[in-house]
Amino acid sequence: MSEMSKSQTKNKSTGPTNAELEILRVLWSLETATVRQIHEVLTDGEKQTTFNTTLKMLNIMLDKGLVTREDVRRPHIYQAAIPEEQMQQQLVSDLLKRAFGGATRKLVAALTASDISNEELADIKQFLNDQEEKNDEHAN
Amino acid sequence: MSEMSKSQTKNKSTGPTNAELEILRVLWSLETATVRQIHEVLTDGEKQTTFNTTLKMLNIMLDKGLVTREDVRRPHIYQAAIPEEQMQQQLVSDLLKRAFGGATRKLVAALTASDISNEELADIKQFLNDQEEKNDEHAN
DNA sequence: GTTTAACAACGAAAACTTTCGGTTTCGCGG
DNA sequence: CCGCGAAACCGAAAGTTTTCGTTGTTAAAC
Repeated sequence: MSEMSKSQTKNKSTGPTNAELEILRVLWSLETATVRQIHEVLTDGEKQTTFNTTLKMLNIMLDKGLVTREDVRRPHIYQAAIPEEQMQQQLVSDLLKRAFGGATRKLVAALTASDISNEELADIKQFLNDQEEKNDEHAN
Repeated sequence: MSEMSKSQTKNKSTGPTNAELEILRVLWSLETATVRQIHEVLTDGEKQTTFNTTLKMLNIMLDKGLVTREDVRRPHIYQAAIPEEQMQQQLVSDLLKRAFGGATRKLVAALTASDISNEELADIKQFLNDQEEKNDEHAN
């Protein structure tokens, strides 16, 4: 924690890229997977890439520390290196800064501006109530 | 007139890039600005780019339809083509899809996971209440 | 032990984003 | 008019991200 402090502001979206995030989502859902499995899930949708492309992505992500793998035997078994929630927090925090100047309320406004069901709203409010209680507990 | 170049036709979820969003934010705050003005705001911060770079970005954004400009006289005057709120909704919606699989509650969870004051929480809940009322009014 | 098919590593091309240098055009003061 | 500095355009380099072809490697089948 010494020299990077100054030019660290350049660290904007050095998070996962688009393709990387897609793969992470598969890994989060499968817990653990081979390249073949990941590739099959990806190409179930609209993705039209070769196995090698997926493999290369996993290599890159391993380099970046986004995934870990078990390579004692073949097919190597991959795993997300970062929990889903943590990455999501990072992504939201990033967007909050980049597009909203940190104004949380504006983000919520944008989130609820589109059509959102009352069911979802109630769900969210329930969640916020729980959150508030937690805050109160810690405050005491 | 709007000769949509083929570059953008295949749009997946390719919103504004990072540099583009930075410029849009300046434009939203200034309403209207010359390249010089935009560039000055940008380089007030940590950005270290030349005037020409900013100019080029504006050209690109004009091509993409992200900005409009008045070029009857010489310093051309630029304006964001899309309102701030609309773009923010698009960005949030995009993140919601890409990182959360559409689970709004999860996004709110991520948003409130970091330390957030009860004040902010209350603010957000107030927002949600208003939204709910609107939904009820427009209920079909 | 040899063959075979899947797996992995590697490099490099393609696509996209950001940056900047060289040059032309414009508006204006002299 | 003339020249000068600011503004604009162009093309291409530099930097990322994504894709894929080629080549080696391994496990397992024969």
